[in-house]
Amino acid sequence: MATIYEVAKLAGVSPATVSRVFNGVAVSDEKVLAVREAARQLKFTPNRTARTLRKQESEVIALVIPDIENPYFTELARGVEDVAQSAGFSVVLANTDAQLEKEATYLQIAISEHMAGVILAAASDHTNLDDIQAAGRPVVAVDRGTGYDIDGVVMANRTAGQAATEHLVRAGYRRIACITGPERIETAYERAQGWRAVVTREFPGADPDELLRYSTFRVDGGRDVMEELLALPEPPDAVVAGNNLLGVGAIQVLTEHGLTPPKLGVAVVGSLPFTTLSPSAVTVVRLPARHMGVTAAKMLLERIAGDDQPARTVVLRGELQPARPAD
Amino acid sequence: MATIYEVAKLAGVSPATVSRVFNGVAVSDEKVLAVREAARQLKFTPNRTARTLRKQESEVIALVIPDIENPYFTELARGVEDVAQSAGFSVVLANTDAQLEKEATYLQIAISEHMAGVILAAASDHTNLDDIQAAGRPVVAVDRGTGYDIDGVVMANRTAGQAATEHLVRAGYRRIACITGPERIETAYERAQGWRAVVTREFPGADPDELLRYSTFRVDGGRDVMEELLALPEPPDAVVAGNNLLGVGAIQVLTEHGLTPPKLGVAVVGSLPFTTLSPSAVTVVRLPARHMGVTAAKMLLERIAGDDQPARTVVLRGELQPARPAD
DNA sequence: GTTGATCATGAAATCGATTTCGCCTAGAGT
DNA sequence: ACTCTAGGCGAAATCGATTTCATGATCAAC
Repeated sequence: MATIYEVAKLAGVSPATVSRVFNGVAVSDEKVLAVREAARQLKFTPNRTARTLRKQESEVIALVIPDIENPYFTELARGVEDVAQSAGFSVVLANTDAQLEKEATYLQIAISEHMAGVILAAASDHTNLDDIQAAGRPVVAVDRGTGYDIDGVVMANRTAGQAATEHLVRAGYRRIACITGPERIETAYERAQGWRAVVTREFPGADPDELLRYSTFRVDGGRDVMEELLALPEPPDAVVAGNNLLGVGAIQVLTEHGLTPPKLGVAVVGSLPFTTLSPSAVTVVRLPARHMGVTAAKMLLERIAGDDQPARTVVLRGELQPARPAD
Repeated sequence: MATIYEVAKLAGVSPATVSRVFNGVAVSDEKVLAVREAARQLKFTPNRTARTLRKQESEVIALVIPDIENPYFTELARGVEDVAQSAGFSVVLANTDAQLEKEATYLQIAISEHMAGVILAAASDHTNLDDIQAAGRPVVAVDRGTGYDIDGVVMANRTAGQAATEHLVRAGYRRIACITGPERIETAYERAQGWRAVVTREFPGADPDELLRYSTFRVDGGRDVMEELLALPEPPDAVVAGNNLLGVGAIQVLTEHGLTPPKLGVAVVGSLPFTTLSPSAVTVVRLPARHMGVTAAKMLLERIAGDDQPARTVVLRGELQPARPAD
């Protein structure tokens, strides 16, 4: 690749002038022309590494997520990418597999590559952001909090859990179970709390915890606990799934048992990805993942631009998409 | 962040020695100890930007894909990431939306960020790799060819199309349609060719093209053409879907028309992501996307390490997972 | 005891851009 | 006509690591 020096020589100016041309600093028209022509001839593209080293800041933002195979997070990624792209930033997608160690590695890389900022869906609430904060890099939390006082975008998880559960109650189900992610993950816990609030109110006598299962936020997790619930002496007649993949797993098991919804009622917090079920069968509280990504990216870009107002948290509400009563 | 100079001063050695300690070059034990201790105290992490500038090569590889929301590509990404990660590389995921322009942008970035190499699922067969080849960066093609003589990993697309179609024939279907992606995309075309070979052989009289539809490789594309096919005066009794998302779209439409498989036979080239259908309903030719990613990443790492044997192409075969006959 | 080889080490050059500093020139102000 | 200002421009410093080159020390071999 051509360097700024070669362009300078060909155009008969100093390297400084070439830099100025490409950075919109005042340069006489004739030199601008000469430089542009020389750059064109040599196919010059500025070396981003050198630029980053000198400016101490790159046009790359990191998006750190726990599960790249979950469509919820890829939808989020789309939102982030669209905003970033149109602001001239590129996005590095880092997949942590919900492992703190991998997460820490990627955060270190974000620092040592001088990335402009980080959007983080934390692997757990023990994520350590001291270093990246010390480095002065802005971080925006998505989907889950971090325990730090930073910008964030989260879903109204408890409300979503409530809405899903209430809809099942209205549809006439009486014994409503809940399967959700690991208890230590805020989103999992909050959605379960939403469910609990409704069932304890509606069915005061019963012990709700009998029908509550914490698992992983994955398809096989949903399968396992759904099997467990069906094996109960007195199985549930409906279930609230704490995220999209749990919902898929649960429905798979139900289908295998001949209990296709709405025979056994199912409500999912999050969308059913690529579902081939009739939309009337399953209630869904759609979470605006893409919108979350867009919002987070905009907040991050503001911080990168130097905004230093107090930390904000944006809460997005899910949207109930009820199963139509079977006809 | 602390720099190598500060560490050097604290440890009482030269910066060169600090660098050597971190790069495994011979240094006396006592200095190694002093440097490590100083680095620990100062929380020193080498600045990757400076390192990249000097070494003219970074430990980042780019994975350029046309659709990040397609689970096929995220599965591929997982494979790439696993291999890269364990070799100390990080992966930048770039989503092109199948647009040549975005693709070109990302390839330029790969060059100007000195990325070590690129794994590319090309947006089309017009992708221009001249610049990146001139820059000496290795490129491995995945899923689709590029028209350049470079390493590649592809699926046995025609074979997969055949296998899917043959299975429908064996199951007794007689009027087998095919829906696939854009004709100019190699994978779409080849899978359709596989279908065509079988139907012209098995049903010699009929005009196969009547039942062939090119569309996009997306869910809505599958929906549209499936509707078209059902609206024919003499609709098909089975359909081969050219990729996973087309399959989802087709099945959605069939479900809405009360034609849930296997009432109308469906065979999909690629897996049905997050399906809740009974596995007996739909035949799938599973494509080893993750394995493709692993293979491509290994090939790329070999090239990065300096391997310059002639270009290789690895062809991976899909695996037929037949629908069990309904019982 | 001398020679030569080996090895640890530091000084300084290097990667390619940005940016500070100061010079020079042209035009405005009096 | 003379001073002052401002803007264009180049020389050189800078970002932080790696790497070449030169030096000095150590040690084995003869």
